[in-house]
Amino acid sequence: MTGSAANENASPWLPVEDREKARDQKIEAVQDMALTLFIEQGYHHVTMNEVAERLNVTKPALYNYFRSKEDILYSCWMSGHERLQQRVGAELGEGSGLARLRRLIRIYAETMTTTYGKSLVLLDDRDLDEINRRAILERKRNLDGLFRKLIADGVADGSIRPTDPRMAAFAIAGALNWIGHWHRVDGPMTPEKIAEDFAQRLTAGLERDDG
Amino acid sequence: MTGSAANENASPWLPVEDREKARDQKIEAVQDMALTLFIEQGYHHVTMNEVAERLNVTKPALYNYFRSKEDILYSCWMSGHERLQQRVGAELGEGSGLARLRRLIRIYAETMTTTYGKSLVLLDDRDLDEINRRAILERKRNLDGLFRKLIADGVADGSIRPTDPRMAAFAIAGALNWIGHWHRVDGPMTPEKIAEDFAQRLTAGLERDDG
Amino acid sequence: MTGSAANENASPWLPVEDREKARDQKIEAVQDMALTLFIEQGYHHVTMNEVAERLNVTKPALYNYFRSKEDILYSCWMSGHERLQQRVGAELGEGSGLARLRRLIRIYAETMTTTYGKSLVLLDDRDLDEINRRAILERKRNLDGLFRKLIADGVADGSIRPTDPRMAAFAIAGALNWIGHWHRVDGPMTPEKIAEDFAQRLTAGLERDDG
Amino acid sequence: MTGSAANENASPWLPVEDREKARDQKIEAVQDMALTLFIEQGYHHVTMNEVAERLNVTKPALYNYFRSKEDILYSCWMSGHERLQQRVGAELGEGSGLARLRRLIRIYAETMTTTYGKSLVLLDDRDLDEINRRAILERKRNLDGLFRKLIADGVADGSIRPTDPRMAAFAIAGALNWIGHWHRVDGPMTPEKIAEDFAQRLTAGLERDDG
DNA sequence: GATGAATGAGAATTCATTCAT
DNA sequence: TATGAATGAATTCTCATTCAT
Repeated sequence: MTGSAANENASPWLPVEDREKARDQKIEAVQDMALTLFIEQGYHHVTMNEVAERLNVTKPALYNYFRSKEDILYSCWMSGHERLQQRVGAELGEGSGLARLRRLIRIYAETMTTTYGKSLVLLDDRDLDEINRRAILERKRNLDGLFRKLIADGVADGSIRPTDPRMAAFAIAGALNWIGHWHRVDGPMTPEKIAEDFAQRLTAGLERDDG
Repeated sequence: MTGSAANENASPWLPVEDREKARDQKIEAVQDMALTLFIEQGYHHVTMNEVAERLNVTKPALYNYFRSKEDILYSCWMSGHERLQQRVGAELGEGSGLARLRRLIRIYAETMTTTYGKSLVLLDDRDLDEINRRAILERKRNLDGLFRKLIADGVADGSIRPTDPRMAAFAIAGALNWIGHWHRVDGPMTPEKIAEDFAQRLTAGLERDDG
Repeated sequence: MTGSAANENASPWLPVEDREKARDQKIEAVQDMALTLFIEQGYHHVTMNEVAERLNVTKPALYNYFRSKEDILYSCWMSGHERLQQRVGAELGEGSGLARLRRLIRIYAETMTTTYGKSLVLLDDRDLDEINRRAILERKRNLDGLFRKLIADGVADGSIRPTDPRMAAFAIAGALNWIGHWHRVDGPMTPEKIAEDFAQRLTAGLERDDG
Repeated sequence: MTGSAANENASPWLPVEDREKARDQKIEAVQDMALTLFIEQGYHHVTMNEVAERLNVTKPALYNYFRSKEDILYSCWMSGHERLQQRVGAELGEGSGLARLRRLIRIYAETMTTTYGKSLVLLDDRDLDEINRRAILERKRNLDGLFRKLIADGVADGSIRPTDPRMAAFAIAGALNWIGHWHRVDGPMTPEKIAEDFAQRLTAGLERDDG
């Protein structure tokens, strides 16, 4: 469920294999491999050569699918964002501000345990050119805005005790983003457990006393 | 109060100045400038040349004070950690687990608004060689351990409601570390205000209901 | 008048067209397109990809008609030379050295206003391998020899005043070759006008005073 | 007399030599060597590596003196132009249009026998970026304008028979530029002889009949 | 201590060319 | 004949680092 997309080491180029795999699959394979490496080692320590070798291809082959290394980076971040947005769009649902905030936290936390989710925090937008960077910063702002809005909504509808939405959003987003740093696939808790724990934990202080 | 260390543009080499400034001051100047740039642009986008130029020196001069670029990076992180540790040692004080946790949060939050504090989160230990990296990872573990301990203490002494110290520590540390990403010197809140807000906010859900 | 060969943008591969076009026509189409691009942008700035794209084909298709990029280059030059030679053979005619020189100039000048004519000066033989290069250099020498011979003939038959044929040939050929650099299809003079002007101009100083 | 600047194979880096040579000399050495190679082999066949090796240095050393390969190219062309302009400025002098035209031809012809002079015709402005290219095209236009002006002046003052200055300038400049292609240092004529020959030859047809 | 000069080791990117289909 | 995919071989340029002075 939590898409371990990037983890298959199965390369579409494995020796004499079926070459009929769609172009899209190759694009995805490149992206997955690159992302995995970016997250493991950091963008600047990953060479195009390494990405290629791990896929049993040579470097120039990658340029059939992406214009540049930076292009891959951008693509990775955007894919991560898209996956998050999709779930948010589908699952945020209705209800009080608090209820929706909890759902957002759950979705966000779960996403943060996937490779693509981690890309949202572990990739550095300063490695992109101005245009791509701006696109990403805007999406980051929107995400932040969503947290603030749900909090403000909650305060308005009485499900959340009065608080500064900006600071509350910072605190929650920080805790969530941090998951990308400490989460390990072989850790003791499933993504769902983590999500459930954080949904409670990060809203415990926000509930009305008389809730 | 906490060092705005990295911000002085005063270079010890400024034109005709007294060249007698102590070696230590120069070391610090290099470190400050490098750190400021690392944080602004990211380690890999900062060249030794740029660090030097900003100090009105030439590149090789830097090698009188640091063995390598990586050495500067390590040094920056360590200085940040030392400053934090110093305050923790001096100010954590006595009291219930909850009380001490709140103090730690305050110290940590304030520190996160300084350039050196940010270095703890914004510098990437993967840019270091194994030895230095391990040294840092250990300190990071210790820091995490401290959070967990205070929480566990609080649970034990009844000041904190029963909770998983590991997850609680992750949530709190995440929220705190995130400050390094969003805080701007010219933002609307002083470091003290942020610290006070977070000390309350991050422990609000931990207090005993009947606290 | 002489082929505006390279200008048709009509590709033999245009969408659903009759694919029965003779192989020779395709060869010519490739050559024309390549030459046009070589002259516009310079050999090294033209990629096989670009040539192919402009013809609505893919790169490897070109290799059905030419062994290599260099092969196209060679072919272009040779075609240009052939066209020139053909006219020279057909139109140089008989008469005094001066009369024949004037005819050569006219032919050469007109040719220089065509894409293929320009190839004689604007393509660089150093981009060819030794074998092809030698073939071209020989033809260039022959061309030069022809100029010198007509001049020497003219001197011998009294139609041209005594002069150094080598230098005279250099001066005339230089002026003519330069046409390839400055001529634009949409310029103010027709090829014929240019040819007529140069035929007079370049021989004005060669006529006997008492001619 | 005319600078054989680029021909010295004396490298300022020759083994253990005097390292005191001025930076300017090194810049010039790089430029000279690069230009020599550009002219011998064509810009695209010359690698930075080759330039460096011939100077007993390594590639990156060149980047201390020029920002890029293109920068060297631009610099070469400009130096050639400057040398020409200097002589033109100093030696064109006064007199009838015809007299001045002859002097220009002499200067131009002599220049064309030097490595730097050849750079004016043998380097391709399309290898430059738009900005540098424009700078060069403007200078080329000015040069052309000078030829036309002197011819027009001559027509006006009666020293030159009525003729189209544009075409006359093309013919003369073409003959002169061609020198850059055929001239060899070990050829049978000295630069001065060539210049004298061309000064007469290229204006022979321009004199008034009754001159 | 400081510098000018140079270098070794990459790293991304390009492109003509080939090959299986 | 045409193509999609891949590759080998450059080539430019960068940068941390060193060294003679």
